[in-house]
Amino acid sequence: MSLAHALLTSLLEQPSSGYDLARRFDKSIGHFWQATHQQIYRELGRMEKAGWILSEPDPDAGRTRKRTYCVLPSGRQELERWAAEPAPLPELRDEFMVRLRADATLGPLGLLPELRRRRELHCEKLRAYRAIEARDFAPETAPTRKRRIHHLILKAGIQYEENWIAWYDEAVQVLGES
Amino acid sequence: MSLAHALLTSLLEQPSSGYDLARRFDKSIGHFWQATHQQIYRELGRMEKAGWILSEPDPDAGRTRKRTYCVLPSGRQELERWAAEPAPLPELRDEFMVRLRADATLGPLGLLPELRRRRELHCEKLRAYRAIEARDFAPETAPTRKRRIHHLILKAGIQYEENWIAWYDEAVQVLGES
DNA sequence: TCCAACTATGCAACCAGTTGCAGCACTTTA
DNA sequence: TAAAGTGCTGCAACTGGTTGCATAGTTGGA
Repeated sequence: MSLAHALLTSLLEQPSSGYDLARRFDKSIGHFWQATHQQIYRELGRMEKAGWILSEPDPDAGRTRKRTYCVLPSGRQELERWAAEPAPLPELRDEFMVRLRADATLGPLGLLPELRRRRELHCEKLRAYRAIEARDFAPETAPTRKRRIHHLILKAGIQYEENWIAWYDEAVQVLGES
Repeated sequence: MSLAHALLTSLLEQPSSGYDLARRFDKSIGHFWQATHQQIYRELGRMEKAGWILSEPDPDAGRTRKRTYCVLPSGRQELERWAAEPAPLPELRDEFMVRLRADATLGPLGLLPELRRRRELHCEKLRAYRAIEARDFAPETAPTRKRRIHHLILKAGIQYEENWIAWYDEAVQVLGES
């Protein structure tokens, strides 16, 4: 049930509507935890039923159905409880490795272009992360604890992408030789 | 539908029963694509219905229900078709980053021990990969194309773990300071 | 000889996440 | 002012993966 807790965290940072959450998720937390708007609405419903959050019609929303959610004390408590629990490592799960292995078994299937494409996709993500880093974590700004942690999280993404880029470079070589 | 294709690859390497596949999956391909025995049996059923594989009672099985599956030409074709398709990059999805962010928002929640635990888990995986590497890819053995690719896949795992270990080292520092 | 552990397969229920679609209000533009 | 676009919410159906349980033969030890 990480989605609920990701939403709690996001809502603590700033009360928002489901729609806004869906868009904010595309950045920040969303780099490590994705969700569609469907999932988010459904989960917000459950969380309100559980008494973790409270919603009211958005004051700026006119006659639209927009609702703003904010975290109740019991939601905060729940997040605290959950955050201290041990969590399993994420599983490494990559379709492309299956394809590579199929290529090893069946003989050359022409995966080189796909290899290059994937390398480029990682480069793009890296560029995006780097842009965020440059914008939000300039070296001259005073690093609070919160900022240091946010930066740390971002760096996980950066290193992850760099790591894959290096691996794809080697992969291009290996597949290119044969 | 990667599971089906992972199974096809595995069965091409060696015809086996569902049970054997489940165990072989814990090694090799399973480092990048996990599946429980339930999933495997269900999928084998579908694949046989689709005409990709054929099963017969295992000759060495006595009165047990053990069945051995092997890949039919149409299965091989399907694998070839599928392997050449472009695949999406795997999404980075890590609960723990959500917890870290909750810690940043709520204030210190004592995540340091968990950080160290996770680092150790990555070390263990790394050791396991390294052991496989030492056993299966000794530098003196002649590298065929197939072996080179298998080694490449393994190295993806190795680098991945090393990368996370380095990141957790930094994380311990950042969280330790405050 | 009986029990426990292991090999081997499978059903049923469940949960999280995905996809397709639809409804309604407001905004822009032709 | 009608049409198209976008903000915002939501239902329904589906898929892939997980969990718990059941069954049945085989093997090895007390």
